[in-house]
Amino acid sequence: MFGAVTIKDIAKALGLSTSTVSRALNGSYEIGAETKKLVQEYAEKVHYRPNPIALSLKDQKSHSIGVVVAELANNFFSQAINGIESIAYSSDYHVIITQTHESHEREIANVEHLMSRHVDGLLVSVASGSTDLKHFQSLRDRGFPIVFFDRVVDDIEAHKVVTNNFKGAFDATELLINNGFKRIAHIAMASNLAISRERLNGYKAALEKHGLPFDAEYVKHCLHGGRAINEVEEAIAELMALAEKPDAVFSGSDRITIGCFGTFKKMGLTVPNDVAMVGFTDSDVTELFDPPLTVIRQPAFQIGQMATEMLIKQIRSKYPVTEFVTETLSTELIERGSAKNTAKP
Amino acid sequence: MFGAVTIKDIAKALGLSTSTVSRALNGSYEIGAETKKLVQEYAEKVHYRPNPIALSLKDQKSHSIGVVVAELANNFFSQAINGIESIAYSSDYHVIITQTHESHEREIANVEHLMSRHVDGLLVSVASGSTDLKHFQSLRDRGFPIVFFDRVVDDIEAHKVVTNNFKGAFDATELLINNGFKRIAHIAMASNLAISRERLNGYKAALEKHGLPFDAEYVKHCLHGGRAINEVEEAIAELMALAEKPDAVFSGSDRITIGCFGTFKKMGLTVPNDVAMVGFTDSDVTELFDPPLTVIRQPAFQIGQMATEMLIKQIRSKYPVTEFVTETLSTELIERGSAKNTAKP
DNA sequence: TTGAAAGCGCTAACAC
DNA sequence: GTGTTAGCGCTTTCAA
Repeated sequence: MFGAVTIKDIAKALGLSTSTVSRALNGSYEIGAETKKLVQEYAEKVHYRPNPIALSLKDQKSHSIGVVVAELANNFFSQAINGIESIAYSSDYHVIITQTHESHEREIANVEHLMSRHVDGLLVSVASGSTDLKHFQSLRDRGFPIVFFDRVVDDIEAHKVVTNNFKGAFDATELLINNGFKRIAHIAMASNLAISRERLNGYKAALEKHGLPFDAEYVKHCLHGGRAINEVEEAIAELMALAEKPDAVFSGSDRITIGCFGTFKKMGLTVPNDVAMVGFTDSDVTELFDPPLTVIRQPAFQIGQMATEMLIKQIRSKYPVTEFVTETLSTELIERGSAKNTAKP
Repeated sequence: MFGAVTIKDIAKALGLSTSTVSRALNGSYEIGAETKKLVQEYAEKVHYRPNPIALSLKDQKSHSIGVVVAELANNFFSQAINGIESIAYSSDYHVIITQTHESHEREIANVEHLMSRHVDGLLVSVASGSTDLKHFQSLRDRGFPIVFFDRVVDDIEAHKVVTNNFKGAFDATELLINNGFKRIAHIAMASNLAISRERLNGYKAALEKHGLPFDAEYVKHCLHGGRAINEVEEAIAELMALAEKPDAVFSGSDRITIGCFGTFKKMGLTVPNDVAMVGFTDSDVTELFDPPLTVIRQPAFQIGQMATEMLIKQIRSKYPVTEFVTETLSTELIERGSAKNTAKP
């Protein structure tokens, strides 16, 4: 192709057979020391690189892993992929990324496409609308390596890597409680996402632990995750119309948080004096808010790394894997300015 | 591998030779209509998919393209890659992404790695520190397909896709001028980036066109692109300490913009009443600011798409390409609230 | 210690 | 119209 040296070229140049060259290059012990040295030095000199395609064909491994996510533009996923790349790269796998855009049909098509490319394994965060999981199940049944991350499914036996959403939400809520806030609202993402439910449960648990009542009126869901600013604005309007206005808000995503900041400002409310805030975050722009946002940070990068490590281990395993683990990665509470209690120090 | 049906399996099952099956599948005209139909239906039935690895080995094409960018976590690049993926996917190429983290050494290593994977072409946005470009030049000399995007290099003959940074900055500045602002500051990214210089030139040109003096004191550079909030804070402090305070700021990046917003708030300045703002943006969070930011939007997605289209065309070209084009994509001016002139309507 | 040859999946030049 | 064969780059029995 573009100046690629093959084993054959080396063999010809050195007057050896291709098999001898191959063995020398792979350090086989049954090769004369001089021959070996000769070959290796020559290979080095001409910059020989084994053709990965030929290797793939030979041993029926493509050395690539397929990734199925909702949206590359989503910060969580782009960071997770960052982590995936970092491990894959150093393990000499390459990564084929596909996006579902939350469509079940595209999910199936993507898996099909990845399989036709003979990927050695799959890293999957299921589309939010996917209930029928036959396409994954049949692969798992045949022992095909899959690791699910972030948005996982209960019904399939496989390795999984998730965020501890429950504890993250618990921590966020408890921090607010410990800082003296009593009427804590929660503005969450769509309720059909498991991660939303887990966070809601964490929120409830913290209230309960501290003897605060749970009030359904304090919980608002944004169907579009705050993508439409009105969603958030309306949620806050409703909250602030309550007889007992909340004195703090725990937000379920960056978009919601940003919406909250905008709306508060519009209403003339300052953070944290009038309303304190803690957010669940995928990114780091919230650090630059004013006041800097106190957040629960998702370890997106690490999730990607860990999922990839588990997958590659499974791919390389000599024996079929039968024990499956679910790794739960902790969120990190980062205290900045937005959850301070300025009234009661 | 995992249930993959080969041409051989089909041949055996149907009592034909592999070549007949191959031809039938490829719709060769010199095959009996019945045989062809028989084969195609059977292939369909058993869900036959050609092995892309075998094809690659055969025709010396990997059907993959290599991408070299600074940082996946950078919004501009993740959106550009989104565009790259969208075209590559539908053209049946897959994409191998590598990151330089702005290191020249890693750039060389990545190119080397991609070449050893036999990618059919390269999509490159050069690392900010790269001055020595031998690794690209020698590939180009051998006619290897490369398309540069965003951060391009003048010295190498190749297709290129860039943003019209000059015009974007010109538009931003002119909008502020047209809205009645007279003392327009520019807070820019590191001055060693070509894109910074182009934007600065656009800014100057707009001032000149409208007969406003250029004042070097109104231009501040942030070496770290606003990554450290102090950078921006200090820049603004200096600007606001001037005898003639600026009445508007044109910001060179999202991070800088966010820093500006925070700093203004801290100083008790409101946007746009005290200072108007226009930003250069890669993302859409700025829409949710308060006030929503008026921006020059970079067509990151389209840049990725166009670069990929050009690359694939070049890869598929029967003849060596000798005419090279530089596509310049326009930015989009999106007026929202931050550049309104509340004093003079 | 080294070489010859087969085979991974597929295509294409060359038979017949 | 269909089969045979060689070959893409590499590894690995099997012989020598």
